[in-house]
Amino acid sequence: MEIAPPTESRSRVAARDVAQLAGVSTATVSRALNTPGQVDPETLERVRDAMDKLRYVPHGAARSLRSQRSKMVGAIVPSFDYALYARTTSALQQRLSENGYAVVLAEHHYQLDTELQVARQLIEHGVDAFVFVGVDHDPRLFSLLEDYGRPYVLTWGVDPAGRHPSVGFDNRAATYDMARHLIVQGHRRFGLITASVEGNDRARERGAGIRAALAEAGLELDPACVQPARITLASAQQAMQRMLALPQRPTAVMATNDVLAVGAMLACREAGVSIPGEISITGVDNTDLGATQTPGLTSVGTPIVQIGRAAAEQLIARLEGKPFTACQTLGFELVFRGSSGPPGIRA
Amino acid sequence: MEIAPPTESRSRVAARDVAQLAGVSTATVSRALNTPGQVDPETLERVRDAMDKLRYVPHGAARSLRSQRSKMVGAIVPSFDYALYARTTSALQQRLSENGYAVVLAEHHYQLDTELQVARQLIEHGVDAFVFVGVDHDPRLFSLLEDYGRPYVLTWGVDPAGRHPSVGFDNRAATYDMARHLIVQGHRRFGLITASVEGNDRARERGAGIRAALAEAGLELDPACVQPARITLASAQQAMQRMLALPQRPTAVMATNDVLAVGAMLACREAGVSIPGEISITGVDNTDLGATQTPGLTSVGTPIVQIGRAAAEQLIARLEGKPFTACQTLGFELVFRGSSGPPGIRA
DNA sequence: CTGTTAGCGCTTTCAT
DNA sequence: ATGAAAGCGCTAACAG
Repeated sequence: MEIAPPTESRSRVAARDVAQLAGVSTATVSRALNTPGQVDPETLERVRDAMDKLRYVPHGAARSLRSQRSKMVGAIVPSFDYALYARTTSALQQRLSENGYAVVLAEHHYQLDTELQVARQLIEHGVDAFVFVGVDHDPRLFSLLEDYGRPYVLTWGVDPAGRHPSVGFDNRAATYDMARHLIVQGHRRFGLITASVEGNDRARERGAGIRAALAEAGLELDPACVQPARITLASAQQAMQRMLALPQRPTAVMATNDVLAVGAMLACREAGVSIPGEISITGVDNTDLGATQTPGLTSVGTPIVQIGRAAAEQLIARLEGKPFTACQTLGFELVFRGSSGPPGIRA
Repeated sequence: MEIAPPTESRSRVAARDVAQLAGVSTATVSRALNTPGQVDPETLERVRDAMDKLRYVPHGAARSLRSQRSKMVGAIVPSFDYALYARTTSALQQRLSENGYAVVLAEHHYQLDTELQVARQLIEHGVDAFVFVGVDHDPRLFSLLEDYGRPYVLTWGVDPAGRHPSVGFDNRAATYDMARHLIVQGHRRFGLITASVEGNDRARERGAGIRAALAEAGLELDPACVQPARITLASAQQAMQRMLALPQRPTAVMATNDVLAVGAMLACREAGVSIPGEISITGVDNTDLGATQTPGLTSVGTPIVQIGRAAAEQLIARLEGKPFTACQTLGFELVFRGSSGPPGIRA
């Protein structure tokens, strides 16, 4: 008769089994895992051997229940279809994973009420903390987080009042700077292709930046030259088609992100409108999608990866009770390519 | 003196509190949540009122511990930088979320041993089931899943032996068909830009499809015309530069995915090589990145979203003990655009 | 239809 | 440095 191998037992191997094999109590097994410094080196080795032999994997739910922390962080993003948030989440995930945290992912598809509901689901699933995109949220979201004592970081923007921890950049300044540049180049008539601003502070701020720069130069954005679009190439393409049908076309069209800008480029290409000869086009985010167009898309490079990393670091620090900077403002940079230039060089 | 509002209690509201307020036992609270049909309608309403009033959110860890299911599914993908997996995961997440499941996300960056380690982490975090990308995995991964009784689905490929549940399409056939098409168009000298095939069955199968079609036509792939690249534009661009430096350039360059193909286009653009005049280029996945290039990239449209949906549906069915189809083979389609054409039309 | 009771696997005092 | 024992919040058996 052999000693029963772990494979024959029908139930999961638990700390009890490890303890038995190592000839210690479950308390010691727990300590070996969580505070190995408090365990005699020899004992520790015995326990570790037993763990390996039994291929012990601790039971997270039991640990969470007892210790009140799950080592899971919820990331709620608008959508993964736009590559941006996927890349930020990737950076976030990497940093968190290195520290033993898992990322629970959810999307809200630009519906703030869905976001609230989804956050509730994730609390139920036990996440310790949250990462959200943007500063616009349902007030009930913040009460929920408060009630359940869940730390969170807002990303991709900076909370103007500084009431919420945030990691992002100044979306308004980004487009302001770009618009300034175009104005200096001589553009006077502007168009804007924008994502719906409802619950989307990034789009709102980016639009505001453009308007601010124009106002400063004594210019205005003709309402007919402001075309809303969903964040898809097709929708932006249609928006641009409407703009091209205008009696007086703008000479510069700014989009609130690269997908919209590329959609606009498609419409121009199709209509035989030369870029930048007849119309300059700019985006935001400096994605590969824009950079590889012909001509390359002028855009604002945003700190896509840094946001994810910084958010992860802040949450880790907070969850471990270490000091942290609640509001971080990162930089951006204008990236000029062939899609923009001085107006009126009708090629 | 008022009755203490929920806000003043320092600890989380639990089923006990709801039970007390509704004048029932915690068992009834649990039933109201999980099997409302077994509860008297009047009682049910009282319980639900109490839940709303106290804004009760059940404690997932406690539930998992007791019921042995966490309603979490782990999704382990190679990387989120390539938009593909983000979109599949998005579809997966949506379907799972509708059914009360949360998605725990992880990346392995094309390292099979990292994948194993990460899977262990997720088991520890308590996920009920897994979604993996591809059919190549560390054998120990499968033992681990077996040991812990975790169902899983492989995606983006079909397990040739049918030993593992999978949802995908025939990667080899996809490039085989495309290569056939190019051969029929008159191409004889081919180039291949491929991702590392180590642990990447998609790349391997896609390469095999091309070789098979060539062999069938009595052609061969010159080793000098096979250029490996990491899945980034820059790396593919370099690979194409090497190919362009060859004494005898291929007339058709196939890439194992769209990112690599677009990188190749960049190199051609830079070198003043006309597409498709001097060289035809094709990709796989039919992404926006490829579709929006000038000329548009000829590619193979893969069932990106359907894979995610089908994987979610299979896992839900399995976890709920319903019947399911273990191996699903989805379709693909060739999408022809301006980047490919008959050889030798030196523009 | 509802309450009582036991216990999921772990961590954490409190002893020693 | 280690063990004994309690209990995190919930669900599942069993009674009634």
